[in-house]
Amino acid sequence: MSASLYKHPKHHVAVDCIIFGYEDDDLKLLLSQRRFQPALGEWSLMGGWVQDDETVEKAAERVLYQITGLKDIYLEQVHVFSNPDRDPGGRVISVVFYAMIRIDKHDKDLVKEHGAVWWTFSEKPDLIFDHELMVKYAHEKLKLRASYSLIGEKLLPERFTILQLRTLYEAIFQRQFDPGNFRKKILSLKVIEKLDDKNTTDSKKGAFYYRFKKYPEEFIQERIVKQ
Amino acid sequence: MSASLYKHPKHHVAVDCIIFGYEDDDLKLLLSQRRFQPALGEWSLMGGWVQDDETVEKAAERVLYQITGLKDIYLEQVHVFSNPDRDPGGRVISVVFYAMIRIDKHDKDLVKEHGAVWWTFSEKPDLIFDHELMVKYAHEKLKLRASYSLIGEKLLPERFTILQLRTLYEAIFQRQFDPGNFRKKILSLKVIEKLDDKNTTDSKKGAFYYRFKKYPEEFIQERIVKQ
DNA sequence: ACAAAAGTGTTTCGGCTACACCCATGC
DNA sequence: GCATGGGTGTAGCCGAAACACTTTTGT
Repeated sequence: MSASLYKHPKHHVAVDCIIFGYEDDDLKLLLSQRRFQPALGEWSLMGGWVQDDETVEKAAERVLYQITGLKDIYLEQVHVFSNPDRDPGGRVISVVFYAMIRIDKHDKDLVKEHGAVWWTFSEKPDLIFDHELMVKYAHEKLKLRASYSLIGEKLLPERFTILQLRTLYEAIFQRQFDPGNFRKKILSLKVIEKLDDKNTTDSKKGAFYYRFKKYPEEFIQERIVKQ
Repeated sequence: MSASLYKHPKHHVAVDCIIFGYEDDDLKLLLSQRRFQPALGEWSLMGGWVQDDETVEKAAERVLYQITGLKDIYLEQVHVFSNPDRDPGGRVISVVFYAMIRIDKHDKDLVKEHGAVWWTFSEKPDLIFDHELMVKYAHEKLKLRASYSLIGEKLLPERFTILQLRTLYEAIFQRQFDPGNFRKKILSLKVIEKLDDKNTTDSKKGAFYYRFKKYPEEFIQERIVKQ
């Protein structure tokens, strides 16, 4: 990198990631126990430092790759947290992202190696510093995203039933959806397609599997959930 | 500030502000000509450097105070732009905000002193670096905000007609709204109240002035515009 | 008289919601 | 037979949109 023309204060810049997953009919969060001071041993979000030659997005991708072994993860900027005292270890400006992970695809050993654990969203432990607030912001952003377009492709397995999709939405919004109305709404979007075989473990009758279309007819989706 | 425990790369962090205003029935943008290299003389957003003891919000407030003489300005984070090459002068991570200003209240001399100019939104000049993209992001965020709750309190004068409010919305969304339906929708929100006197300059019949209620009955507003 | 904005009323349409109801099957 | 989830159909409600129409007043 070329030398900077600017003479101004410089800052540590970090990324912190709220990593969402979906397993056993519940929304999950990947958290880790700090391995350095301050707050050693306490639960926190996965984070990392922004290097000289990378964007904040690249830094987040790097952190996610290190912990899950996955590339091309869905990421969205949430907010910047920059209170000078937010980290007792020094002044750190943190750019927060949320990510969506296919739990069935990630590297479980790598996660274990890092002392990270998937927590059920509603049962997660208290987090250090301002990480609680970060999670709150990320959850709001996830709800907004999920209300405007159908999410699930980044969280559910390749093949899933409409019940699974609905359960995901119920976990995200922490409320019930009418089974019939949900089905009709989702199918009207024409972004998922029915497969030939059925899942028979969750119901006696058996429910058809669906998958996300590779090239949905309508790229611009409508609103899904009224908030 | 205490010494940092961390040994990691540090970065210049800047804030850039998209400053919206409203005057002469049009949405405006406050832009300035650069007074330093690189890109000296070209049009850019108002920006500043984040100092050691301030949040990015404080930095943005400081920039806005310096140029407009106003405090307590409405600010919202838009996005972080962090491409290492985005600024030819060196690696700068920029946190973008949009602001809403009451043009009738701000310090015109101060603005002139800084070589800043209010541009009509649709006629603005090309901007340096990635500032064009920043404006695009900010405009999207403004539309989102305006579609979820009634804005105008931060842009319109104390007393305004419903025509002015509608014209503001038409400038923001770059489309027409049906006068009758707009009026009914806005009044149903119960966040503005009718005053006793009329504006007679814009119409023969005269239109009642309104103002935002100090304590609206319903703090949670409904959706206004379907996007 | 006419134009132009203010303000009110009416009708239509589509989507959301609630809920009834049949289907298939394992127990 | 009965409980359970799968899947379809329908009636009611509400808000958005389109638009007709009356009021007021300066020119």
